[in-house]
Amino acid sequence: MPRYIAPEIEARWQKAWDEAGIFQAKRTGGKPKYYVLEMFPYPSGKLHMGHVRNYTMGDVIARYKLSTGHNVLHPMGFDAFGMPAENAAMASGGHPKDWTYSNIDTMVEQMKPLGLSLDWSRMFATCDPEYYGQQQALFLDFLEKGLVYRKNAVVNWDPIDMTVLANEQVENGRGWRSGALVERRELTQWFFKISDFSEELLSALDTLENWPAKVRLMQENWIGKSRGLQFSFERTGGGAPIEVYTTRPDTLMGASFVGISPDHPIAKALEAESEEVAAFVAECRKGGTTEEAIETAEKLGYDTGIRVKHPLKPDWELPVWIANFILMDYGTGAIFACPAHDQRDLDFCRKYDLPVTNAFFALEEDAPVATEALVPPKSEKVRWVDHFAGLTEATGEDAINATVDFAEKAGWGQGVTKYRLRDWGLSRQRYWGCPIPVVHCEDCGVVPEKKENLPIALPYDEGGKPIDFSVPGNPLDRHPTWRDCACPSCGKPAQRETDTMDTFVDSSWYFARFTAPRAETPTDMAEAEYWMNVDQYIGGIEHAILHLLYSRFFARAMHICGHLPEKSKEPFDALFTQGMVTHAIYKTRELVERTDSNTGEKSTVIKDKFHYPDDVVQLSYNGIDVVALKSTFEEHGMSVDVDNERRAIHALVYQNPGLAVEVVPSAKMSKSKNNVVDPLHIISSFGADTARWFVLSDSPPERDVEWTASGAEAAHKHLNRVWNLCDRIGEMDRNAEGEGDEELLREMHKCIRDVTLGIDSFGFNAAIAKLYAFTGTLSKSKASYKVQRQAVMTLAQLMSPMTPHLAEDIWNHQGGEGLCATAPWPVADDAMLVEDTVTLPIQINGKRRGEIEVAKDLDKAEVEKLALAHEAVQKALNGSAPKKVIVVPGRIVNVVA
RNA sequence: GCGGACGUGGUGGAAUGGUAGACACCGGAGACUUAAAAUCUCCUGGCCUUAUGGCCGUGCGGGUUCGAGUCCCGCCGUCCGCACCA
Repeated sequence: MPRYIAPEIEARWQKAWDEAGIFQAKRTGGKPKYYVLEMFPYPSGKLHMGHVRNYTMGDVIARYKLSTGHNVLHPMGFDAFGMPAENAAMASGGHPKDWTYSNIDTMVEQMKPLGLSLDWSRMFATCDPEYYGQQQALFLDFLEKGLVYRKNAVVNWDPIDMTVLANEQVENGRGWRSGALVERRELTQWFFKISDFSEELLSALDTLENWPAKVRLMQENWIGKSRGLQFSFERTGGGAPIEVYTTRPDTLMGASFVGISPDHPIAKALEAESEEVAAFVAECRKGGTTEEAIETAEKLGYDTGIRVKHPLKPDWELPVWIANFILMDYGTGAIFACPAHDQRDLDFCRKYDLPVTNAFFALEEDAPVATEALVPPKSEKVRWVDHFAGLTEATGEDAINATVDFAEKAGWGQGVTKYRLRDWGLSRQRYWGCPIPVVHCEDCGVVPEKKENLPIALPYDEGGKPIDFSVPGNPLDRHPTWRDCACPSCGKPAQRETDTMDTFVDSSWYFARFTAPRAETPTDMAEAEYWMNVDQYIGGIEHAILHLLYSRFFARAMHICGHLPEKSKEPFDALFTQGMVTHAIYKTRELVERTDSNTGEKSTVIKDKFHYPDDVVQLSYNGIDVVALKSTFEEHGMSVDVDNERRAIHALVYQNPGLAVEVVPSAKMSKSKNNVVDPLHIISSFGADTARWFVLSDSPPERDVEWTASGAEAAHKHLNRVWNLCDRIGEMDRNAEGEGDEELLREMHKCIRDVTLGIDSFGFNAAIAKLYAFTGTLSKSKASYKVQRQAVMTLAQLMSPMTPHLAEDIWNHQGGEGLCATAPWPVADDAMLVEDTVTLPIQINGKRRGEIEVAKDLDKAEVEKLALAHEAVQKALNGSAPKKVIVVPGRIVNVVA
């Protein structure tokens, strides 16, 4: 009997699929199309289990759709620009381009053995000039339509590396690489006008029925729509009024001061006049704009000396303060503070000794606010103190509406809607990104590059010399010749923009490019019309906001510029966010001697020591689990392979807790924790099918799955059993009569139904459970050869989306026609799903007490009669009549005694 | 602080309001074997019971229902997202 040797059969079938070209997306007539896409990877050069799970899920869908008669588009590419390539160049020399392309080669080599049904002919990387050149064309189109603009913006500036940092690159107020204190700096930057689409991006979320509710909610919160009142404070000493925005206009009678952002025009004017203000504003700008920096920052204020009049009581004067917690790019950059009903305003007022006045009280309470602001839910009724709109008792919500109406009628304010979503700053002072295709001309200003000059390619070297990435700053900026060019407008010598685009730009339209990856324009409308939208998009929840929101914006912008059809304004019809692959962490503790770098003092500290899964062994006897180090066996001259010696170590470790290994289950795989499982290792020892089967089998796809060695082995054993089963059936007597043909066929049709339903609904783990069960049924069956052969071939087909190589091999072994991968998906025969008889559980008062076997279509009255005659029911009723009998046909009988 | 999700055996998890624990891991017993590995068979939520059977059981407390893991309300816990957003 031949053995199941996965690497052998896997290579064979991959070659067969490749030669048949069955995964190349074609627009053949008469078939519906299906576009399945997994979020493309960053080419780190190392495939990990998370990739395997992500791509396997997409592959299950793609292969299933292929066999249900679709033209399938299932492409793959690389999100290849970005900092890691430059960091690698800085750390160990070399060139980002070489590093990236070599990693791409490596990753393709690592992905191919997985047997994914990808159309490799469409592959591209975002760092290909053919791709980013088209991205530059898009940028120019956007510019023409007013979807991109330049403005000054406050950014995180790393003074050592001399670059802008993304918020997530700032750690504790310091640059993540240089360790320098990050400054807030104002720079001229390019922005996409995503905020123009705030309302549309928000309201269209309702149409995304096949997106996880969680993602839609996260986007909704991110866009952050709010309704409030905008109005002005007149200054007592003249000058432009100060415009403020508030969502709680109803608290105006509790106003204490007017606050403006350090970046507000008034603050800037003062800054120019006064050194004291300049110093204060500089202090405010120190420290990052990150969450962490903000949270720990103390409230700072500066009294400008300016006074304004309360809009309702002209003799009530309020001071104007500059406050560090007010953001320039939200609302108007100025607020009125109501400390009684806002905690940060209260903190500020207590610090600077400003008045605190309640605008309202809780219904049963009249103590004025002391150290905690009174902020009841907006739906709760409160009691107002002398409210100008005539309110006595009302909810916050009603009060806000009444106040807005009042202000609008009186003419001093206006109800407005604001969004938290800000425009998307795309400029990066980096080398390894898509150059922004504009030219700075002394005479003409900022001029878009001509499309025929695209791509504006990155220079590989500096006039024959390698670019030095170890020098801080942007290599493009200091390149001797690259910047020089002719002004596209007047032809005079001019200089190129040296900023490159945020890498999120690259991934905001790649899905559209896949429909025509070699087109001379960003897209080919006929192809886009056919293949778009992405029917199923699969990726990590970490992209719930930025990538997906940016892509939704890009799709709209591309539609406006004629690069995508109307229907693609929402480019992803269905989204699935898959969980991570985790692995237990094994750790012990050890004492480590440490020398303080400042004082030179020595001390002993306890440190975690992490062990590789291969270095530990789980021992479990009589329900007591113990994890021991293999080295413990060696130290005692014992062997892991001998049962008695395993027991001995089990007892030893149990009695000496110091020898025990602590297990932290379900932790994210991480190099530093020594708990990474390398897919390549699994594939070479067990085969890709085992890895694919396992990552789908144990947990629902949206949840994390924990990789366990025993689980992986079990998956492999199962595939082995299926292989042996196929072999056994192949050796059966062709004419043998059997028993239970009909039962086996019924089970087979049930399995077809359940697995199909499972795949359709992303219930891969449940589908696999059904396949396990059916394999068990088949292996015990004594049915005829003909029926067993049909059953095993159907089993192969049902498994083929998950374990395509094994399925193909079984198909071939049983003499199946053509390739299993392209054979039509089996269809469950309804007639075979209907059971003649059915077992009905009988409940008495909702508790199961027995069961009866009845004909499937027996009418209710008959079923009731049979149920009442049941022994347990008779006993429970004890002669009296039942209060009620519920018969759910085909389901259950419940007798209320 | 705001918003959301989740909570089922030793473990991962099944279950259109209708027999809770499918399927798998771990564990136990047995077969085969000189022995081990591999493979195969059976058992495996808890308690009581020889068996039959009975009682309890889906984080906790209430509610709706003939019937609740599932729906509603209130707690507790875990995880995630957002956050000086006026």
